[in-house]
Amino acid sequence: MSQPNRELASTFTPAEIEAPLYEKWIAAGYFTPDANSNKEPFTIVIPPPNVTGSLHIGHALEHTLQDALIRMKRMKGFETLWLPGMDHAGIATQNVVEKQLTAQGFSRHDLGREEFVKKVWEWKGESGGAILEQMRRLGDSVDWSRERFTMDAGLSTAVLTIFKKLYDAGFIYRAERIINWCPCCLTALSDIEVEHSDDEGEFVSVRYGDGDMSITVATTRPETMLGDGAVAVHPDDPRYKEMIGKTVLLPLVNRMIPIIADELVDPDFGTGAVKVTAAHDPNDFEMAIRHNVPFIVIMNEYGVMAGTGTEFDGMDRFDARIAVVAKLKEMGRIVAQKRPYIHAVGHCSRCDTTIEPRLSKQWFVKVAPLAKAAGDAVRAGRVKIEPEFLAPRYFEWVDNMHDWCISRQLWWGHRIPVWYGPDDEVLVLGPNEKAPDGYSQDPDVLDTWFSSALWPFSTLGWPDESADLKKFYPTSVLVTGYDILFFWVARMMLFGLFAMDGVPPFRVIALHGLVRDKFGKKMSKSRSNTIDPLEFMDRYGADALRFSLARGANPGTDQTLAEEWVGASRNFATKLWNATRFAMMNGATVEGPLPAIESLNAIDQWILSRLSQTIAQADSLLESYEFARACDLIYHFAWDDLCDWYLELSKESFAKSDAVATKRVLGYVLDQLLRLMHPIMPFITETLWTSLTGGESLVIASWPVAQKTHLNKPAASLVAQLQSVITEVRRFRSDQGIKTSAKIPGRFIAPDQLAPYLGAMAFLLKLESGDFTPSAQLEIGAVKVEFDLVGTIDVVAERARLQKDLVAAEKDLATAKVKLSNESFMAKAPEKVLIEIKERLATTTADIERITVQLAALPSP
RNA sequence: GGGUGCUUAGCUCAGUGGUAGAGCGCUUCGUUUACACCGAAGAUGUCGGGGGUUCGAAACCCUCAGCGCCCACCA
Repeated sequence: MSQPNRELASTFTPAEIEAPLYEKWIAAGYFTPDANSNKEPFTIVIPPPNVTGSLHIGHALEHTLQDALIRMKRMKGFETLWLPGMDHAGIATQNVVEKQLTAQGFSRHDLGREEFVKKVWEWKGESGGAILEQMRRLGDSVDWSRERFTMDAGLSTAVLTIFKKLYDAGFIYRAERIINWCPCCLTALSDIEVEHSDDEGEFVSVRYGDGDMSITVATTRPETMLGDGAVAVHPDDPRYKEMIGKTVLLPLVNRMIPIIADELVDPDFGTGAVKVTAAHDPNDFEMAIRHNVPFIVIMNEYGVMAGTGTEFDGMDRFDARIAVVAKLKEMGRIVAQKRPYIHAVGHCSRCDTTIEPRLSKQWFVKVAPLAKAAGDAVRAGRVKIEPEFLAPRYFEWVDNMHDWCISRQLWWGHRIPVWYGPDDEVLVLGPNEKAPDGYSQDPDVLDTWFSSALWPFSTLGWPDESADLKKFYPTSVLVTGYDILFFWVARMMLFGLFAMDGVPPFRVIALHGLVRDKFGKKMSKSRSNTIDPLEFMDRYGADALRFSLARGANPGTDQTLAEEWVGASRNFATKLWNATRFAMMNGATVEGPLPAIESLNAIDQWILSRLSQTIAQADSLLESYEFARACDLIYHFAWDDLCDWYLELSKESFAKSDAVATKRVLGYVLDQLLRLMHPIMPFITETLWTSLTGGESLVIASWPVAQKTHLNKPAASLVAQLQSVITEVRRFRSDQGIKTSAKIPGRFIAPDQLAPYLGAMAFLLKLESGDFTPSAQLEIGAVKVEFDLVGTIDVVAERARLQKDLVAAEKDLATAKVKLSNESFMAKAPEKVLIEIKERLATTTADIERITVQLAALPSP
């Protein structure tokens, strides 16, 4: 603390302080973690930012909360580390780059795989750099020099290692399966990449066979009948019992197909008879396996009919649907048509194309055993989900997870490390292994979540036993939105537990909600209600945005955000700026020891007491991820207690005496408060704090500590008394239409203990002492205030006011009396409540008496 | 269909058993040398409906009604 009390600009301009500060922090190396330090580690994983090249409001929220925790922990003496990354393999990235290519007039197929991947890298360099800049503006304290891309050597090694490990343990297998296929993206999609919506369709009932040997099936996808291998009914369905095991004619293709019995069929749905298209429907696939029904593929990868040997070959699947129905109609085989028929249809979450179930050879992860471990880790309390009410969602998913299809027919991503020999040998390669001549690698790449799941340890150097890994794994807390619980969080759990010998990747999963617009609507581009965090930072400053986001962040709950909110936060920052400037102008200092508590006046004692309460509560709230409540608490302490009361009550001291003790106390309170706020509003607090204290940086300052010895009830109740007198007198002045600035003669008649503070009150209330004959008076508790109002007072206003108070007091009295005369209450209510009610009875009785006297004393109208 | 959450002041939300809270907005007054991005004073609620438990319910239980999110193979 060398050069305190440097000057502050008279106006607060966020833009002027924010940019230079970030440079300062980076240059000083505050954010660089040291794996060899003996401090306790605190580690946070950063989810990969989105791929569009600009900071999304959701990431701004996430980053603010994470950074607040990191900054707090650093101040508490932890060795802190983010695990940053720009990973996003997969289709989203590929799509963005492809779009650019299309705009330039060529496709990725012209380029070839290698050139295309190069293009993606170029693009990621640019967009990644842009995002990085934007995050820095937000004030995050990430050491981005540690950032690693999924595709770089370190992570490739991790991917190869885990794949082989899983394969050798029997957790990865290849199988023919019905998968979700997007005929537009030409790729397989995992279950979670498919979005279901209720769409309009047609429910057609078609008669198969003729005469006695006919059966009517109902379907929403008539075109798939070309690939039917059977008709299924429920084994106990009396309508069809006789027909089971016989065959019927499949129209259009004129093939005889068997009628089979399977429990899966719901006899009450449709006609109770289902066509079985083994290669194009997941349910049918399962039945087909049980009953040996052939898999007949009738569509190619583009969703075009192919290989049926009918006139429909070459038609798009939707055209074929219409054509098939038309033809069947012609043949008189349509028994019923229900239209529109609303039913759930799967769509590609990227391009919205209707999903086509498709028979395909894919790689899978057998998740059941892994997911069991992931669920157990939470059940056993080794990993905590905050807030707890979101845990059922996690279990719901982890306990019912389907096997995970991990192969993707993309070019951008980790190539599946499987090689096929000339005679269909299958070889899985680990790091530094080479396939023999004549082997070729699987063309598919891995699902993006496969590599993302490795984040908590691959970024630390795994599979090497690095110093980082030893020190910083498992990570302390994962802060992320609940929407990504299934995509990312659960998968990190799966792989973390597996790869790290049962040690889960994080100790706590702290979930926040989504950011919505001010009407509570989910933000989306089509609604054009998206909020651009950059614009808000331009207009109001990064601190204001951070404070707004943190203040709205109740655990696991969505928050709304609107420009007014951010504006209000900026106002708060300005308030803080001005308060600190005022304090410094009046000589607030951090030099020398804090005076002994007993030597301080009650006002100083009170603010120290409130400060310690605030620190204790805010600290524990931040430690439990209750950002909103912590912010609220700090906000009210700073604005209400410090600015509105303490500074106002201290003005008289500053004006009339040298107020040495108060200057020191004020310096102390601001110093501590700025430390407390630094995690949420790093820029302004840094500027104010360095000016006030001359310290090097809040980033490396210590965290404020609540002082138990500062807690002071008598001082608190004395100040509460002062506050109620001041408020009452102000109210009286206001009701009487006396200007705030007007000085009026007035004096207090008060108990001795208030004597030292009457001057401060008079100063605040603009009361002038002197000889006068009182023309009006107020009684507030034990304090009497006499005024000389030149001219008459507004009796009507005052009477109305007193009447109102009287009514309220009488009501309170009645409530208290009812309770006290209730025998059950007296018998069963706890002592504490009893005393409280009795006190209330006493005070309201006194109030009524006092008000009645005052009313009587008023001149009659 | 399964899971889960929400319903409190005009708006957005806190509040988990003891006299209903905050921010913004609103009304009135005010440029008193920190701050008009401000200050002072003020108004505003059958706490979604209905039952129950309790001396006492916004809070706990049941039920109904709306809204939302996630998951899901209904042909």
